[in-house]
Amino acid sequence: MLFVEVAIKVPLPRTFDYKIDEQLTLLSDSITPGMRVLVPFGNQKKVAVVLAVKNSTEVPENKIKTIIDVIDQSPILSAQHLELLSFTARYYCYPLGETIHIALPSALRQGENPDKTSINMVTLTDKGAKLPSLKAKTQLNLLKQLAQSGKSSLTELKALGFNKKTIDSLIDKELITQTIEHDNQWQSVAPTVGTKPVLNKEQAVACTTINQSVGFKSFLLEGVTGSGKTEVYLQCLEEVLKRGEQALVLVPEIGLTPQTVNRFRRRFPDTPIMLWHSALTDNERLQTWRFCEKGSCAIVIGTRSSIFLPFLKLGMLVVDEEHDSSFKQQDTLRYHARDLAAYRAFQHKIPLILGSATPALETLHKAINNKYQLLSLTERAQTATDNQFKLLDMKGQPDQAGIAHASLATMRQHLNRGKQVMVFLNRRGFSPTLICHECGWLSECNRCSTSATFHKAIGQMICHHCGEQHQVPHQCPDCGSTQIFPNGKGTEQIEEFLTSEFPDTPVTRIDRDSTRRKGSLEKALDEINQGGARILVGTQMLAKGHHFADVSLVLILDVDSGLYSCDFRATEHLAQLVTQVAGRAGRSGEPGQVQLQTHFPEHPLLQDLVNNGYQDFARFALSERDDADLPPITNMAIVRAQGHSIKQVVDFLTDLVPVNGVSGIQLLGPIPAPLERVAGMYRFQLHIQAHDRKALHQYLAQMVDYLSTSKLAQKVRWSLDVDPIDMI
DNA sequence: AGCACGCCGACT
DNA sequence: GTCGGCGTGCTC
Repeated sequence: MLFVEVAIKVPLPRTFDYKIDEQLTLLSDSITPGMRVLVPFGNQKKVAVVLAVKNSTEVPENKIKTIIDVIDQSPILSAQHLELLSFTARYYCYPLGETIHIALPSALRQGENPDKTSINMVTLTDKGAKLPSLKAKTQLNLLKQLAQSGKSSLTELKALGFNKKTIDSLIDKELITQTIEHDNQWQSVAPTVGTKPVLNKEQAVACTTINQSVGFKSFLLEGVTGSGKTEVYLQCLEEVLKRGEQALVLVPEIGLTPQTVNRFRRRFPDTPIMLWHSALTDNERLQTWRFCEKGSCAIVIGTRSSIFLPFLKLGMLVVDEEHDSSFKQQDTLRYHARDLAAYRAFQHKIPLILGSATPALETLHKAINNKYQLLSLTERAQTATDNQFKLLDMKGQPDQAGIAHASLATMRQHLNRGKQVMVFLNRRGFSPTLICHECGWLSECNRCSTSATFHKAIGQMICHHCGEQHQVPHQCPDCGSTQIFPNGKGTEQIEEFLTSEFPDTPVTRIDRDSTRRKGSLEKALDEINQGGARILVGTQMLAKGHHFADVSLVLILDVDSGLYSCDFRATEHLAQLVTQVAGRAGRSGEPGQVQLQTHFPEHPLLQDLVNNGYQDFARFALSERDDADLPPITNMAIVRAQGHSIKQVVDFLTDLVPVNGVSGIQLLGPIPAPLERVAGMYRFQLHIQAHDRKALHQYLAQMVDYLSTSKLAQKVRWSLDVDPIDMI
């Protein structure tokens, strides 16, 4: 009698055993791990993935059921890939069946044939390749895009802001064609290399070191903005392609810009390069998955979830902007793609490159302890001098809309010299609250313990945590007074103020509100680079990845909120943000100026950051973490719980505290979450820390096991976050 | 998570 | 008499 152990998508921390029927015995020696089978589960049928085939089972005869059908002729998950997913499930204490479900493209989850997919690709015709002059600007842009990329999928073009109408009219003019591409048209990997710049000494050292490494090795490429990290990736990738191997390049969510992709495609024109991001259709996901698996795709540039793609012969992993928080999934399976990348590199015995101008303290800590090899790029390619930082003491400073008069004067100087100025404030909306002048009422979200943000342009109050919207009140709901005013500043208000302060200077705002429409971010960035906009106002979105050659002054308005926060990582994130924002200035030859408005100019971390740069700051901040016994010096996990009553939630967490036996574990809590109430639910958390990672995982495994039997656990919604990156 | 079973309240 | 509310328990 033969049995199989399978994983099923159910939120249970265990696997299930089934019998293989006599009639399927003929097939049974062809059943191998990684294949999908159809099984009865409760009173429903489910797709399951075979983990092991075995001769015996612990499950009593009266409980065991028989497999209905074998779906695959060959495994859809290799043994190595199953091992990656099972490691992920163990590490993040998440059910294996659910983990596999999250990793697989949806077609494969549902038991569909992996080869049954097609995809809409758009290419230039010969007529279109000549780039004829067209009246319609968007149509011409689409042709230019295709000339760059060679071919693009329909969804890729839509993501770039082109609509169906544009595509259809170009098809009518016979300038482009649409083809259905089936995934059995494998291409061989044959790299041709486009023109490439000469490396500077540091880049050359980095490339040589990486290219000469054998087996598993992690590198931290710590390179200041503009020092040419991408060029190092490209030249290392070239060696990988020459060996006929594949590579995965992980980028942050907003890093997947056409410029980045085009740069890779220009360098390796005949190499199949595919993209992976959230906007792909199910078919495109399946196709990319299969191309990777068959070795038909050489390079994938992808966001977080591309870490789960299967590869035939993976030769290198790159994580660009490795400090970026979008690599950590913040719900369900809370994995960190950068950390899983390290595991995959170890599995495949290949190099991993982590690149950043502002490495996460976790990564830096490993580099300092020689777990990762540190490679530094300190020379900026285009600028001779570094940017000049200035701390502007706001104590006693007159200001308007949160901008000091001294800052306005500096802005004027730069604008008069014909330069662009960037004003950075990490808070969107007009003002974070409305306040009643008579009774002191503050606008709050009904469902969260936070304020409702005033959005003047659309006349709405919006909670930035649960998204609830309502009309702006004309009167105070408490005392009926009409004396209600905006309290605090957001980007919308800064934009309004600067527009009136500099009436002849065009102001552009970039934040999630102004770029909600597809393609509008690209449009705004274009306008900035064409020089149309002179003053740029924005949030984080301005900080990441975009190059603004003509910006000579960066003004950072609210530095202080990052200095004193309950999240111990706040200063790290502030320093990364300041450094990244600063990197946007002065890239066209002369040094830029970065002015930080603060009430605490003497703060030691600020002083260190401004005088000695991020590299120095980070090492100082690490020593502070060491003193306070915080990550990355210690290992951490958080149990979060939410429920309708405080008692239920607190009881649930209190009950976890005495889970027995593992020494070297420190527990803190239950403590109220930083936002105690969100969307009407009360939130508390329990912090678990251990110096020894093994001890932490031993404890967590026991805890999760206990939770599956706990009655209190059924009354609340709980989740476990291993290596959390924020406390919310 | 689903889904069934089960034991109490307001309906034709 | 029965339809249906969601508390409890199980899934190889």
